[in-house]
Amino acid sequence: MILPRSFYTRATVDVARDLLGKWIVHGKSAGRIVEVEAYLGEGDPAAHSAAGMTPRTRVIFGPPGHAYVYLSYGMHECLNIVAEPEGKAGCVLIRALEPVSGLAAMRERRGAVRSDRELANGPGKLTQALGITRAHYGADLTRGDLVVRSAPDGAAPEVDASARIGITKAADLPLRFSIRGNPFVSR
DNA sequence: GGTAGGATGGGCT
DNA sequence: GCCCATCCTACCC
Repeated sequence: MILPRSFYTRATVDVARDLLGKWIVHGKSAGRIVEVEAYLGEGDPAAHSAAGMTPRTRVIFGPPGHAYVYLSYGMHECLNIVAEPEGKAGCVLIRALEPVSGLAAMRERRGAVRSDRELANGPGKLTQALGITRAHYGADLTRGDLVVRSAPDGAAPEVDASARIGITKAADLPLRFSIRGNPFVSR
């Protein structure tokens, strides 16, 4: 089942935790979400939306369930999913996936990787593995070629909380969530 | 097993 | 002009 809009129309932290275990599907490739980070609309200087609405951050303030894709360090695209009701900022960075289908296509897009564990265990790696680019900026994830669905076996995973990775502002907030013991978590 | 350094371009002041 | 929500390679245990 594709996650409905109402799933995303909630507090960003709740959406982030509940995204763990869900599947991101693009074409024939799919991955299970094992690691995410919450970026809040209020009181979070690390969030891109902290500087207000700009051409780049516009979608973060829009309706939930859409994709916010940005270019990181001039080279890598990163995928976020917009949360909170329309008009309020908040999004969830997808940091790592456990590949579940279409692995051959992922290997082709990723190039030289030593093992399947390295296919999508990082925010820039997973977009490359799934073929997600800035062309998906603003895409509606409740319909179309890129969607998020519930897993076939719906058991809720055990969740670890820790500090977000690679940021300098608000670096101590425990807004990174991952599935306990999962080997596809980035670190 | 570990880490240091460089690539590379858009967004905003 | 400065700042990055990163990744890969080389090199060293």
